[in-house]
Amino acid sequence: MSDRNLSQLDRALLGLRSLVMNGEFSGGQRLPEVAVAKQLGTSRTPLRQAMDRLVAEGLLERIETGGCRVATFTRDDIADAIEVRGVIEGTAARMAAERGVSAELLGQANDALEGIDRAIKALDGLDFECYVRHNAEFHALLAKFSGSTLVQREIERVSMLPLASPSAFLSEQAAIPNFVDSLRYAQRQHRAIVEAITNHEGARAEALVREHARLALINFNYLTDVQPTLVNDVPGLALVAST
Amino acid sequence: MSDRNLSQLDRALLGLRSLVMNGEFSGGQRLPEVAVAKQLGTSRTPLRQAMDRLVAEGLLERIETGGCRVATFTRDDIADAIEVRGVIEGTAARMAAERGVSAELLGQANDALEGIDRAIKALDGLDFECYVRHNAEFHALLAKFSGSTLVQREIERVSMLPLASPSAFLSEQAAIPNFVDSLRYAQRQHRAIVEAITNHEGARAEALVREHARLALINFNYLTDVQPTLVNDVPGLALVAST
DNA sequence: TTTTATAATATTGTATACAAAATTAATAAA
DNA sequence: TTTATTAATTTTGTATACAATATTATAAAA
Repeated sequence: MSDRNLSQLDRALLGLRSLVMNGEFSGGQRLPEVAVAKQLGTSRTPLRQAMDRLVAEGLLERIETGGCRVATFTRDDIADAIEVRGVIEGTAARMAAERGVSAELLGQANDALEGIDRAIKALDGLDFECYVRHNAEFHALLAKFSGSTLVQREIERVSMLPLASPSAFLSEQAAIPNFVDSLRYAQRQHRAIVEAITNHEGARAEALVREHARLALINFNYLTDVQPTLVNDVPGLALVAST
Repeated sequence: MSDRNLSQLDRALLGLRSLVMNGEFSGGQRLPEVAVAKQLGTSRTPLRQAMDRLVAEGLLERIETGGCRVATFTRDDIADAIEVRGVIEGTAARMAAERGVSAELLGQANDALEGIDRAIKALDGLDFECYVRHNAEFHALLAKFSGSTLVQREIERVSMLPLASPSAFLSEQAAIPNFVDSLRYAQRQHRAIVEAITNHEGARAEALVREHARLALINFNYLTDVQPTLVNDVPGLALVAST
């Protein structure tokens, strides 16, 4: 890890986000600035900035009397975050269909999809790292397709919420049943989305993306209902109230 | 105005946002922290926090080499912001229809709508202040109807973007033709939205809210095309690139 | 023992000092 | 004159000091 070339703010931001996501702090209690700053090896000023950002991200919440605490999420919160991500990604797809997408961008999306194909059809089962990389690439391109920097920003924002991102449940540890089947299904959806966009079928593109996002919901429900032991293997899962 | 009881951060935030929204800074140039801090009568620390927040809001943007500048918006940016607001508000309406809304909340919404009726039917033409207040109230309730704090937060967020809020173009100065007609149309939409939600008609509620948001777009286009002299009467309009 | 009041401690909000970096101005070379 | 180089100046990023506030601990009263 190249901690060099990073500003103190970036170091604090990455460090604190990682600590929080991995459940290092018992939920609900205040984060004392001096202690956390020392833990992260920086001073209060950049840590404070980092906290402000994490509050904006929704990972921390302000305490009325001062300071921050770790936010906790109900299962409904996670479901809502996934749904909202689907809605905004869906809007990106609809906009892309309505406004048109350059052949070059479409080509890049197809490249990403071919990468996913290769990952799934890898001889030794499944090339996990390759899948995750190309999947993230595809979703980033989908945001770009909208032609709107605002939409792109909003997708990035909502994808930072715990467990809302398209890759949240793609963890090597998370042994989800019929996982490869699920990835194949997702890939068919990817292709249908691109087809709809190409054909200027806005409503279809939007509906497909919303449905696609629900795959995350399925994985989330499986992890919490059936495999609650994986809390420490999926970042963010520790923040979800167990009740 | 009670500047007492406000933290330095709040003072800086409100002051800077107001300055930027009213076009006090020529677009694109850097905001020097010391100068602005002096102008706002505070120190660099809270101003810096305020700047970070305005960057998160999208009103300022970071400069790669350090510091911030005022963001500028194209007409397409504004149109996109309005559309995204409609999309998320539409999601709130759909969720409300799907999940159900308590009779108490629905009652509050009807109260707000009756307030709007009174404002429109006021004897001396139109009670502007009354309309704006109840309209904001209705839209806040719509967000609440979703039953999702995340959705509520996202609506608040996107409504802070310049000219994206439901009240952005409700300025007494902005003499839009057939204005009262437009408000009557909007009010019929309000009622239809509540009806759809009550009947659990999710798709209809969502579509209606999206269409309702387009009224803002119409007003925006009128203001920029026909009445460009009003730049100084509508907050945020100064940030839109004139080309 | 429980509750209330008071003191001690810890924590935040804010201002400011200082160094690193970037911008601007000035100077020299082409 | 224009371009490149260096010096001067500004501006930011970061650490830290200090006061105001909130929290915890302690002691006194019910």
